[in-house]
Amino acid sequence: MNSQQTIRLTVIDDDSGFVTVLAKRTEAAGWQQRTLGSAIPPEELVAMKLNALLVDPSVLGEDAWAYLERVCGMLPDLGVVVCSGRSTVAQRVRGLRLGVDDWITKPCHPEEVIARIEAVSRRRRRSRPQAEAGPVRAGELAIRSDRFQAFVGDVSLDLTRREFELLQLLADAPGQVLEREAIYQRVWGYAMAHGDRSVDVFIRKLRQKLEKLSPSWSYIHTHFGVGYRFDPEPIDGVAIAPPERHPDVDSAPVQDAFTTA
Amino acid sequence: MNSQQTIRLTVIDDDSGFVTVLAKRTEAAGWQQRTLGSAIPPEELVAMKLNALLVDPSVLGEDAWAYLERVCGMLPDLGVVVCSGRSTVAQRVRGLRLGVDDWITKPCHPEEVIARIEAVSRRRRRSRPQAEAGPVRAGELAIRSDRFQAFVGDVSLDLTRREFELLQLLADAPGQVLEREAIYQRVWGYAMAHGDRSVDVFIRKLRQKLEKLSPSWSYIHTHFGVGYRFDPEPIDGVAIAPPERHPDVDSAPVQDAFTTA
DNA sequence: CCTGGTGTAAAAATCCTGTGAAAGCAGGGA
DNA sequence: TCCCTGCTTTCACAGGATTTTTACACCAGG
Repeated sequence: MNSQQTIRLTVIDDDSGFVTVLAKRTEAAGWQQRTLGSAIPPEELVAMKLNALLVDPSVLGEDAWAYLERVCGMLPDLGVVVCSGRSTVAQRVRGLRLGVDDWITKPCHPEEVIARIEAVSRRRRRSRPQAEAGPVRAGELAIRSDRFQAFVGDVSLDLTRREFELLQLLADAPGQVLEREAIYQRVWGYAMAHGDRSVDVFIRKLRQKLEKLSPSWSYIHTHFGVGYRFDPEPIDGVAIAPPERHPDVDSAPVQDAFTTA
Repeated sequence: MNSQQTIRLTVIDDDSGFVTVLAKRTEAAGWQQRTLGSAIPPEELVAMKLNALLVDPSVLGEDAWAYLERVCGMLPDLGVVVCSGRSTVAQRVRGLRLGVDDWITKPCHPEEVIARIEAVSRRRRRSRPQAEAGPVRAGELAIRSDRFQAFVGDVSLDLTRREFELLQLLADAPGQVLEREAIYQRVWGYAMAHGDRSVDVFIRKLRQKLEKLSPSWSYIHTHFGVGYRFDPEPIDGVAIAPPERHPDVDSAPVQDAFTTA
């Protein structure tokens, strides 16, 4: 598995130049980022399932300390980095003692901000190797990363490690077409050699196992010349016409329904 | 609750003024501190069972980067803080990417250094004065951390220290698949070398002892290419299936872990 | 009608785990 | 101090499981 899992970051800052530059970098790094111009209730932060929060206390107003303490208290797994304007040692110490993980002073280089957020997330993740999120659901599937396995009901698909990682990758971007090269890169960890069919082979194995336990759903769709797309959809025709006729080669309409969708 | 479990810190720096002031503060805080004027082999650091390391790269000589990388790689749980003289953004970024948790530039206030080391070491706040509400039970097993031993009925499994720690780790996360690297990291305290089979060997010993005293139960399950999962289940095939039939732990999250609101 | 992309199956190569045993270490007692 | 004992680490190998490669049929699109 990749060492740098994609990071979910929220930035609370109103310094537009700073956040713009930052957004560019985080996007390039493949992070999921969201920028807010003002504080939002800690409860909403909880719902966002973040890895990291970057915040300039100046936009928090009078209650900055209370806010930080609240957030750090409610989200012990969240990496909190403060990026302030001028600050005193006493302020920084107070912040760090409150639960803030790192405190940077502007002006600062975006690259260093990124690196510090990374460092903080790395440490957070290490201290909580356990799976935090519940099972990911898709169609009749339940993907449980804490078991390296997917289930239909409570029956395991019996996926091998690669199969599971592939499924997880696809299911993490539902509806999105992923190119073979990108898939290979992220699951295998290095660049795909020209002519390598591994992805296809594993897609087939996945489809096989998926169909065996969840025959009335279609999960993985092929995009000719591009790659694959994960999108659970019930196979229409099963629900409507249970008495299955002999499925001749002429079953084009059914197929057409989703290949063009 | 800010008072933290006493921190074991080692300082590698030859700036006598700095380390003296620092030592005074850490002592006042009740930390166990040791100061070194020059680098020591990473292996010795392993044996010291530290929480945190503060290091000035200038005393590391030419191999500073390699040294830092080595230390961070071997001790992923160690909080590493660099306190350097003048430094560039590029250097700091490089260090942070290598695995360093924080990078401070001198001159700096000792109080801030302390606060940052604290922040970096802040981790498992697993205050467990609760005594775990008695022995942990699993299948026919009773795991008593007060005795460093597991029992079937009142017969001891005669586990050695490592065996017990391994069993306890597994049993603390029932139903969850733990990767070898994670297991090694948590039981042995440092990173697993590539190709190390210690975990497998100890799993075998555990299985042997478990089977000898509780032959009709299966406790440790292998996940090929991943690691092991602790999940006590009666072996069906035994004459009359024991009434116990739902060892499903997954519907409810692990209780003791981290759901501390 | 061609050409390249994809589905499928099976062989070949690789990797992973269980296992037994030897070698290395540390601590206690003579 | 030396030896004994029990624990831990390392090694080597066999049997399986998994992954990769190869081959061929088939389909989409120009």
